[in-house]
Amino acid sequence: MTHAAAGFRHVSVQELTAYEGQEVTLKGWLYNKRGSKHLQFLMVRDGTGLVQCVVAADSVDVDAWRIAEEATQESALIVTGKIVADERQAGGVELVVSTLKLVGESVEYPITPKEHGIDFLMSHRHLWLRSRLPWAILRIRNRLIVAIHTFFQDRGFLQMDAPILTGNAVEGTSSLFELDYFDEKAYLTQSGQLYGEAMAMAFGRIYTFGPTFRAEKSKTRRHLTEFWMIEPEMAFFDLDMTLDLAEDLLVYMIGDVLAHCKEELAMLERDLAPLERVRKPFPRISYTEAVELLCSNETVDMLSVRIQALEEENAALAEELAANRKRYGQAKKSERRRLDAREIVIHRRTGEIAEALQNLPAWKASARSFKWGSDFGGSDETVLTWHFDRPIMVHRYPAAVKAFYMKRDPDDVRLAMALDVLAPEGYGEIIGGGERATDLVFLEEQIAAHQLPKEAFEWYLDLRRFGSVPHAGFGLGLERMLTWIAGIDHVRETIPFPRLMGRIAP
RNA sequence: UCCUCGGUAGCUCAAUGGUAGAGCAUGCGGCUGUUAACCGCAGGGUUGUAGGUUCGAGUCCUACCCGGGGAGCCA
Repeated sequence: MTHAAAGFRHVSVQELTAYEGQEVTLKGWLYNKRGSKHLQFLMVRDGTGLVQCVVAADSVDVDAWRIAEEATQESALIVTGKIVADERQAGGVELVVSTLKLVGESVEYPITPKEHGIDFLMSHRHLWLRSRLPWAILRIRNRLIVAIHTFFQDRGFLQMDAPILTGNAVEGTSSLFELDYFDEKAYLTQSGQLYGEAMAMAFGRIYTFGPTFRAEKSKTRRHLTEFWMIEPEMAFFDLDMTLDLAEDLLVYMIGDVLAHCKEELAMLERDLAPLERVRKPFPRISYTEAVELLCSNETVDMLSVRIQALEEENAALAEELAANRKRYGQAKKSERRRLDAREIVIHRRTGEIAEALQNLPAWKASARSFKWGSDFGGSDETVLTWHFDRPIMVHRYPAAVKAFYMKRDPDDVRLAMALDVLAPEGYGEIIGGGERATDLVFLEEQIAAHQLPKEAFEWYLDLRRFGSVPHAGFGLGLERMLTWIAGIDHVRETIPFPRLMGRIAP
């Protein structure tokens, strides 16, 4: 729906091409400005996009010209003018200004259109949200949410909200945020799954979509203390049906984003090829096969090749840097700027390489010495996915590393009917789940073996006492999924206000 | 909790133990089509904190604080 159709009194940047030749009014903020004595180019953003507004001194009144000259970054503006085609512009049009009003001034906006460090940006997250990359990422997040609801609703799933405050700790309290609930202990939820199982017995197929909290003291690019999880749960589903569903869901989500977020992905400079390769079928390998692959000579060779390539790149960059510095003395000012800019790029890349070269030998050792029966570490998952060109589905894990409610493999009782989906390009686990145990006595034994308080699980055990059926489900981490799709290197940029260990504001 | 890297101007970064600099941002001046515009000038510093070594410390040592990355744990 256009702004006009929605009853708004001004148009959005997004729909400007439809107004070519007409006079329109835009309301937004000054993103950047370039100018000369009689001409100012205002880059104006309104939340839907960016457009260049051209102000000529001789075609606006004195007040408007002064505003154009004096407006600083992020000043709020109302701009009226004619939309004209211009090939040089990203959107194909620009606005030739006839009147200009200042709504709110902006003094010394801290985020300049240059380089900033992550600490500074995170401390100014409330303003950083206005920049291009957060804009692109959070627009894709919105599209993913729409796609997820559409996918499940089209397949007859009922969306349900699981409680956020819970009384029982499902898997140990070390990873739970504890709080006082009228003199009782309560926790912020770390999964809606048990409640989802109850709802699946009532509605057949359901999914939750809500916040999840983990108090793990993790400071890595894959962790948030507050993140959003989608957890489908299906009555009368076995492991294979669940693998099919997870595969269909991922293919649908990627396809939907590719269809609707071309501009955003381009802004992120995302290589689309790995996303376009996400088609059925995904490789399905058992945990045991994954362990064999991890310990294989093939893995050692692959990592050696990677290490060597990085060392060569590092040497080449060091050489270039030395050559540039030698040239710097005689260089003209404009060339010095180029050299400065190049030095920043080299600096950043050598930092990445140093980090990788520090990690890779340890990752290689970890993979080589991996023993059947342990759970995969972050590096093991990354190394595994480097062998494939699309997401991989790993199934049938050792029961010991999975939760108490997992169904055992009837062909091998050491195994749980669990599934993990690992994203390609080293993005790691995005889905975890499996088939749930149906047998009351087995579950009671597991609760005892895990030293969990049985009273707290009586309601859950009722689901087995009254018409227990095969059922299964999984959890999809929205931020990890989005990190992969956007091709960025940290989950913190995929949620408007990330909650991380050591950072609770803004 | 452990390992590792870092903390210098508002921001991003330089600076053999020897006079703390550059780009951007800001202010002033110039330029009629700029694309992170460009050109000139100017202001801007308790080098994270506290000690120590030294004729002399941004640089070396010790402790602490803060941040990045990783391990464990996990979506």
